[in-house]
Amino acid sequence: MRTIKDIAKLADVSRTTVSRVLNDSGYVSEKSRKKVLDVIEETGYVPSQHAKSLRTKETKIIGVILPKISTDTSSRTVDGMNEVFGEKGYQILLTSTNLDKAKEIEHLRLLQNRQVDGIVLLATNTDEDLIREIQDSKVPVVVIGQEVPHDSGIPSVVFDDYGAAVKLMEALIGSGRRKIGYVGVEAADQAVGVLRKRAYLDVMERHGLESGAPSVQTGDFSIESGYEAASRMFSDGTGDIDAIFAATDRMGIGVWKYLREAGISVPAQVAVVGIGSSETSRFIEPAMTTVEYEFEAAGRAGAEILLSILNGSDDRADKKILDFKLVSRDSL
Amino acid sequence: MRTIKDIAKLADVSRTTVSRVLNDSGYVSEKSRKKVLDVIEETGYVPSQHAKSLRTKETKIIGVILPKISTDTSSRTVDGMNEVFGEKGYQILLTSTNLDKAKEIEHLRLLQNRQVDGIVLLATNTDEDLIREIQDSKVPVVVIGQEVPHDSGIPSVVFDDYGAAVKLMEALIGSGRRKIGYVGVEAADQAVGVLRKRAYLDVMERHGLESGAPSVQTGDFSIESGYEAASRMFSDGTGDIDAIFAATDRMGIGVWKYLREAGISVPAQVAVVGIGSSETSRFIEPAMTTVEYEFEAAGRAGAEILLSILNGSDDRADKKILDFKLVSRDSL
DNA sequence: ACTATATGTGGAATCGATTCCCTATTTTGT
DNA sequence: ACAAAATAGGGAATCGATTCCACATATAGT
Repeated sequence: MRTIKDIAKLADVSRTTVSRVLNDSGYVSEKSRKKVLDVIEETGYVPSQHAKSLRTKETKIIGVILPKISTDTSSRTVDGMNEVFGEKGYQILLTSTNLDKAKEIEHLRLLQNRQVDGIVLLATNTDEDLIREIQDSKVPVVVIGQEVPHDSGIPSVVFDDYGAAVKLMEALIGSGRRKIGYVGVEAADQAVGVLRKRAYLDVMERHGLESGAPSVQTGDFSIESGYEAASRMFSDGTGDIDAIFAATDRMGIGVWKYLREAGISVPAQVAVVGIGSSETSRFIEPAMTTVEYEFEAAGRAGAEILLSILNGSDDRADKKILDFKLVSRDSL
Repeated sequence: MRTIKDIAKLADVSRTTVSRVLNDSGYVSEKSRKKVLDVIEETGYVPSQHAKSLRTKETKIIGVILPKISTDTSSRTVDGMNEVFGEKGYQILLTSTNLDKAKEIEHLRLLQNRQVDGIVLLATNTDEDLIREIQDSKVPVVVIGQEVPHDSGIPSVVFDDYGAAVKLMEALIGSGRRKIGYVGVEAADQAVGVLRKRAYLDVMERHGLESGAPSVQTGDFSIESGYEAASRMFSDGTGDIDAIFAATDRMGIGVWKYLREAGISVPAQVAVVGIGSSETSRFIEPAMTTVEYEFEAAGRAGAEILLSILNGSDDRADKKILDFKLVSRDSL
């Protein structure tokens, strides 16, 4: 490994001058600059990030905390972030909590010890502990995917979950559906568990429709849980339902599968809609009506907010709400 | 930020002693050790990784190079690696080439400058330049997904692409298919582009079957390209084909879509098979026969090889071949 | 021609750890 | 009781950069 010292010697200047060339700072004559650049070119020298970070306290590394890497949501969001960060010379240090809530806090600490410049958290909850940990963080944190309390001062990027769910519900009702079931997730997840369900309940109420117990079920994001939820809805034999709104596409696919197997025709007897615009939702038959979230955009937005904080632009505590798009297909 | 100096002062010992406690090295009396540990506990002190890395040349960071993050293959493989690395206190620094071949080399260099302890490369090709760059690497590199030359000394993890494709072909022929078309990818990709195709050609030849030009098409991994490829096969009006073997599930789905739209019945008139066992392949109708690769296992295997190299176990140049599983469904 | 000011360069301290080497104190063996 | 070995701990160099400060030289202003 070559060091700045070697380069200085080869170019016959001092380490200071080499550093100046490297960082475009201070005064350097054209002659010296050229000599140094030539030597660097020749030797393929690259400065040590560690030595640099030790002095400057900058690592050019962003920590990213995901619930699980191999999901559409996570990986597409990371793709988006990577685009923005990569351009600015930042790299991504990845950690996954594997859906273990406690680990979110643990990883938040771990990353700070790594002295990352900033952290992006794809959150699955907004527990008080977590919020407090974020506020105590020495490095800036941006939350993606969950609504954080207004007064927390934590910048975030969210999708308009409530709006999307309302739109979907209105579409359902607009097509004449009245007995609409709902498959959601637990309430710890503010975005998916609370907001989407509230939209469902609100719209039902606004239209004077009943949303009784058997028609409101809870799953765990998996296809299987959607299947189970649907089977529970119909198990008491009533089957008094003409549409099912699944909080996520995957659960929606589970629902669809159940209906198929139960010989219930979609959408003639029961309509199915989801949220997420997954690839599979496009190819099942009938193709599922859903809402498209552009996760890449969320990643980009989160990255941009973080960068703007790092650059000291002080329009603090941004909250960016991303748009959605209704994708009308044949399941409704 | 507290430093080792502060801790030394507070515990009333020298920096040396604190470092000894931290690293469990040299002689330290119980008394001193306890004092130091107490102070560390009290202050919540954490040593700077940069200073440490600067001296020790160890970062506990593994660089991972992916063609694209948001694909099933990549994200599941990373999930697997993360499992193993996480356990040993390593973290993952992620980079994506966005399918730009030239960037594989660039990122290989970039990661070395970051002084990562090792690199895992999800390769899409085995060009000479790339192989050379890997061999020149100062840090150990493990390649996943592509066969590297035997004498290159580069450890790798691959799936039995040839075997899987043969098995699929035999199944096709076993069910009475004779006029089998093939949708592959370009030959730069050894695993997908060459091996799977060779298996196709070999099996065809072994059975004395003809594999003429219009029935062998090339796509680019996308669903659309599968669709196009199928349409080309049938465009000359002959349609003299009773099965299509797609080198990947996604292209297979494109093929399936074309057949559907063209009113060709699957599998009665034409069978379709793919490789990859994607989620969508399970839910289309008829569900697609495919081969399941356990990408998580590949990630774990790659991580383990890399760790064993880092730990100096010198059973060098491992090559691990992972098994596959035929998933028989209704498209055949 | 003679100060000001701008430009160019290097010496040396610094960042926060690890580690070699030396000295001092205990413990052990005989 | 005394030499040898084990234990304990500190001083200072080191890793590879950045950056403050001092000094030298060139250019401009009057």
